[in-house]
Amino acid sequence: MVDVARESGFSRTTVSYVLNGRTDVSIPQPTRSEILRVAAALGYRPNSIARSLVSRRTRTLGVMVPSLESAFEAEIVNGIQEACARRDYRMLLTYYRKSEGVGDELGQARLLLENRVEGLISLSSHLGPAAARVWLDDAAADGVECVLVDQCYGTDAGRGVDCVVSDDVAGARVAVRHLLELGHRRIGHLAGPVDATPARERRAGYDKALSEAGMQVDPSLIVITTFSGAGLGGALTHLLNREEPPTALFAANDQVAAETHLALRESGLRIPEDVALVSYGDLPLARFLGLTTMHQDPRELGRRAAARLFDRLEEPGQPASVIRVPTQLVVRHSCGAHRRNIGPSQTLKERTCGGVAMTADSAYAQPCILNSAF
Amino acid sequence: MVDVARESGFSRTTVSYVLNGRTDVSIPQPTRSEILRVAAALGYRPNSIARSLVSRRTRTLGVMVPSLESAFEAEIVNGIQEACARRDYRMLLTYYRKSEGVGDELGQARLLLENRVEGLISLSSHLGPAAARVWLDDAAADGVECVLVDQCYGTDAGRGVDCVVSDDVAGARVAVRHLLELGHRRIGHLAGPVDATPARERRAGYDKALSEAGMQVDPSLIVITTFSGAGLGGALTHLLNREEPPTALFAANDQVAAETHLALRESGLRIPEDVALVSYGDLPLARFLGLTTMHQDPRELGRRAAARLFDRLEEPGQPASVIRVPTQLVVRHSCGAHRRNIGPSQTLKERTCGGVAMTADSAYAQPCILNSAF
DNA sequence: GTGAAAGCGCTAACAT
DNA sequence: ATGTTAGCGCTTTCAC
Repeated sequence: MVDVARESGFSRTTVSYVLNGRTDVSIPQPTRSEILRVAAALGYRPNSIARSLVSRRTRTLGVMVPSLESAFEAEIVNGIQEACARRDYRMLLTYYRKSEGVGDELGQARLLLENRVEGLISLSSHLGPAAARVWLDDAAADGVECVLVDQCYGTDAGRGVDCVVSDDVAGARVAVRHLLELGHRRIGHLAGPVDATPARERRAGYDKALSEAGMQVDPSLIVITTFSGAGLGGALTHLLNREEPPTALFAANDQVAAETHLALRESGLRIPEDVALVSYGDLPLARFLGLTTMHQDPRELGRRAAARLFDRLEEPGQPASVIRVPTQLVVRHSCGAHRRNIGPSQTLKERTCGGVAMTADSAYAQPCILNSAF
Repeated sequence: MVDVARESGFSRTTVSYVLNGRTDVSIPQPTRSEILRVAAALGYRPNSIARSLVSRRTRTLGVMVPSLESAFEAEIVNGIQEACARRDYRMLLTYYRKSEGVGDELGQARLLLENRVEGLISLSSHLGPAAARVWLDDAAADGVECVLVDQCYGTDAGRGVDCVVSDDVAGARVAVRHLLELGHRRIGHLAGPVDATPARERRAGYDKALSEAGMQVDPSLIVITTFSGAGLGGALTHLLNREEPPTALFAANDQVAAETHLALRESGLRIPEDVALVSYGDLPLARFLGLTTMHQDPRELGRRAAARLFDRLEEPGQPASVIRVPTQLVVRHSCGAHRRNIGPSQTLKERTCGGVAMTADSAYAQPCILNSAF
């Protein structure tokens, strides 16, 4: 910048004003354009490091993620970046290994804090509120606001934190009710890890739907698995080899459902004829596999998280909130709704799913969509 | 830091030395531990902004990506981050919209350069070498090294650039040869966009395999589509309604294959009985759909790109290189190899695919893997 | 071994 | 309207 000042004959102050396009100081047009001309000629590029040092603002958000495991996390990150770009903010992305426990999460948070990010977003931690507490305190000490995505610890566990999640209890309830309406009475649940709040909430939604139907929850119909669905096979076989096997399964997410799909196909069981399947997420693969699933909007989760952070930056000290993004039932093939409801007088264009009238262009890919708010 | 100096009674210099754990200056142990104690007590956190300003090193790599469309891009980013973390580097991730053309790519590059990244990685641009040139020159002017991933413009188009790609010509050749060995003679190609070098190289591999088999390439068997496979339906119908329709299809990537899978299922055609299908990528969904596909290692692409950048940082001025990561054929269900080759005397555990002996545990998910180097 | 002083590139009071 | 000056928090010669 000093070069531009020397070359143009103006002081660094004036150059700084012009280059920052500030309107609160009035600079005559000739001065302005001359400075811009010289800057361009010299190929001047502002140094945002120096700028940040003095302005104490980095225009950067820190994002911690346990690797981009699936399209779900990737889409959340897309959403965050989208929101950042709109505000001319940068995104510093770091990974923590879940396997390395709380320590690594803390380490990554410190790294981001050292880089003076203005806000912190943590994705899918699943380590529990105590784990977050460790670094949330660090962030708070530095005056850095935080938002948790895809994990929810309420607003009153110690000092509250903003959380952005899918409305999992409601969503799971809709999913299971859909199976109930299709006539299923023995519905198995392939539940996610108990330390993950989305998994616990989906489980709660499952319980709720059954209770509302006046049914008891049978614990032996519930299998705990990971969100990746790895190594699911054994438990699944066991479940389906019961004397009275479930006629339908509610999977904690699409990956689990996809693994189930594979395992069932290999054991010769047909979906939905032998066992109906409903899952949660609506990743791209759900469409290809014809999975009936609860549609989530991970990109929106990311956008909301970033938006919440920007809100806080502008107006600090707001009470913690939990933002629940609604989900929608997307009816495809795996739940058997099409099969069951196509009466002799119905064409492919007119049928019902789960008792609600729907239209669809194709029996397989074009879904019937129901809002979880229904 | 000045607080720590005052509190501990030592000068800022000494504190700086201790806090940076420098071994080239000898500091007595008592001094050292006292300073560390005070720093911890004060909750001191180094300001890497200030550090970067003076050291002129940010320990940050910039990554430009056209949004995390699929697991492919996400995994590349994972690989980059992995390499960065190992070297204690940060990753600044920005997105450019392909739709906005060269300008946006340049804008993002400038943004990263202003943030003084030490190296630049661009993913899947597909805008061609001229587009890259625009910002490559900017980066070069700032002394910032660049690596292109999933795009390849050779080493001699102007000043060369490092590229890291899958060995697409070889991979596509293996894929198509596999179909040829299964007896197919009319093999359609669902080719990717012509401006994408991976698409062009896969097309070249397709041509090569056919030529080697002494066959002519029939242009009417080739359909140009996008990598997302969106809106593929019409062209596909047209292709399969030919008088002599292809008996097999080679898709430019898994997404295209997945869309094809869906479209064929809806039109009542069976895979692989009516038409065999081989694709490219081996995204997670390939396993769930039983797609025979060329396995790529996107995470390795990311790691290699970062490694190349670090190499250059340590030893500048190396000539540009093209790193081609090999791919492997993964035989699953969609090519029909299992169906064709299971003779009456063969068990599920012993069969051949494409003439090469293989073992597999399951007819569907457990693949036979062939190296493209074969 | 430790400290004093200079300066990285920029912004923002405060003067003129 | 433009220039002068003082830092932002840190590293790093160079003396002591």
